[in-house]
Amino acid sequence: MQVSAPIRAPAWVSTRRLFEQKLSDLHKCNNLSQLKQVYALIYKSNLHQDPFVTPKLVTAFSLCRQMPCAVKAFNQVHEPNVHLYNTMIRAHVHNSQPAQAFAIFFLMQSSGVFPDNFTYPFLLKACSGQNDFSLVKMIHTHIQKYGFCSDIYVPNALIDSYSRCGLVGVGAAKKVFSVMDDKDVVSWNTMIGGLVKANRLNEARQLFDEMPERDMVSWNTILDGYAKAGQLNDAFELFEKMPERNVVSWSTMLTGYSKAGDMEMTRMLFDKMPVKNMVSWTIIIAGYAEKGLAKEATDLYEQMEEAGYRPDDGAIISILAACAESGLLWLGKRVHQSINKNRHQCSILIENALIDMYSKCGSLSKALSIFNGMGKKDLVSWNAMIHGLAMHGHGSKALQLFSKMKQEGFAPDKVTFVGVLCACTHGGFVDEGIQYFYTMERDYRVPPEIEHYGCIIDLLGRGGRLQEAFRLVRTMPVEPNVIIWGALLGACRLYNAVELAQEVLEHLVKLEPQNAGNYSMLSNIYAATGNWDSVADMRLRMKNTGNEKPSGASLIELEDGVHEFTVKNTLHPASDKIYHMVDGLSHHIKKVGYFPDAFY
DNA sequence: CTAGGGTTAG
Repeated sequence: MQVSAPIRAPAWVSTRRLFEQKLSDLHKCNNLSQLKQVYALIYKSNLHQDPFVTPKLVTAFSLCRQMPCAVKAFNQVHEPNVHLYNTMIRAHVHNSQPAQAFAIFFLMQSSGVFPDNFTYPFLLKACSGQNDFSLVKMIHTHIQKYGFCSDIYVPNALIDSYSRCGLVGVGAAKKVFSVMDDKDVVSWNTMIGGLVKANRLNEARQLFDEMPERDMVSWNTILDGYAKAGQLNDAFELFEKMPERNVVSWSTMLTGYSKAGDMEMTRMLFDKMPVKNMVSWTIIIAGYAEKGLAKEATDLYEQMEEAGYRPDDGAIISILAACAESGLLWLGKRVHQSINKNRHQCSILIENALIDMYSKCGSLSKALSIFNGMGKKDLVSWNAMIHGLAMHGHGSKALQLFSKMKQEGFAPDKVTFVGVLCACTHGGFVDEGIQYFYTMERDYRVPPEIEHYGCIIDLLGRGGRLQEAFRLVRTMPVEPNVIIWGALLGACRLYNAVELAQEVLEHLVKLEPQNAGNYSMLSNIYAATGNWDSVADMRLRMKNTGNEKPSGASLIELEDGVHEFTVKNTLHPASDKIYHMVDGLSHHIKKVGYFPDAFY
């Protein structure tokens, strides 16, 4: 009789145990290295053809954002069944690859596998965000042909996708909704949400009142509609009537009051809410920050961290964006500190938000160091940095970065070109700007939009090429707005082009009759050319226009708070000193041959 | 034996 000696389990045994334990809930595995081990074992054990294993594997890879691995696992199956195809479509949708989701759908059809009631809700999700009515209609036709509307998930998904396709879409959604035999609470909520998105609040409310049963989501949807539309009294009335409120209801109210600029009410609700979460803290902190209320925002940020909250990606991005908007460098730095403390690495989204925050808050060197330290950059990173350099007057550096971006294989988009044209304006590169403008569509298939026309007309005008600027305004395919006419008027002022300015003023008066600034611009031109009678005429016209609209401001945060600067602002306590300095500087740069008002 | 929908911050 043989006695077996006790043996130590070899290393693979533990992996094996992990494998067996993992296989049943493999789709929930979010640890990439474990997942890859399990995948290797699946492959070795020839289990990758098992129709119950591969969908779980695909789902797990999709949750870890490893689509190449998911595709590989999928491709190893010889004859995928409908469930695996569905899983693959969903994986692509969850990873924002709608085109690939459709490709799988077409592959499935050409392989002779028929779609089922699960296929269409996934496919319809792939359409959301595309705003493509005819695509949704095409899917709807398929659904009608195969008769999958008996499964309530299918018409519910149709209502959702249709209502994301503008006005025509909402009409189609209403049709689907109205012919449904058994509507459940999700059908109602989706339809109400669709009407809210289309700004058809009265219809949404009517439906809400007709609902047989209303759970929390229905109330929150209609509440959100009122809050977004600024109908805060209606929102508040409903909020008080609700049988119960959850953290979403409270957050919706916070957003409504914060967006309306009523931070007192926002704060009152925030202090009263029984349960707070990351979202509610984010809303109020970003709200204060957007309005430049540095102390309130920073104090609450500290309180949030003291209460044990670690800001997530969404919180960080919202708060940084708010800091960028109003120049709160100090809070922006504070958020950056928490990022460094709490994370070993941060996402591209956060790094992009930091670049934007630092450059808009005046700290170009910090923005550059984030940009240069990034492991991976995306188009947004390049765009933010190009724009940042341009804004800080480094026109040629911005253009150098633009060529580098192209060398690294990034295709510029419309945002890139706004930055590039802006760089030309700040650097005074008129001919280069025109060149870039013409390559946009020809070489990069980026058709110029009104912002680009605004930039190029501003550039031509500042360069003294008024006739060309006017010709472009007359021939461009978009209707000129106040920014375009305003740029022209500014150029006329710069070169004292009286007659052109008179023409421009008439256009501006039609678009914004209340803006006295336009008259004063023409009045200045008359004054500069010694036409005092016309100056008096302009003053008279100005008197009858009423209020001047608030002018644009630059903000900078110093040790003693945020300082605001506007054109001709004499309210700042140090304005005498400031203007003295500016005059001195203008004198100096004129002496060295610079034309100070043309390019900035 | 697997799976899917509606609301709040970004």
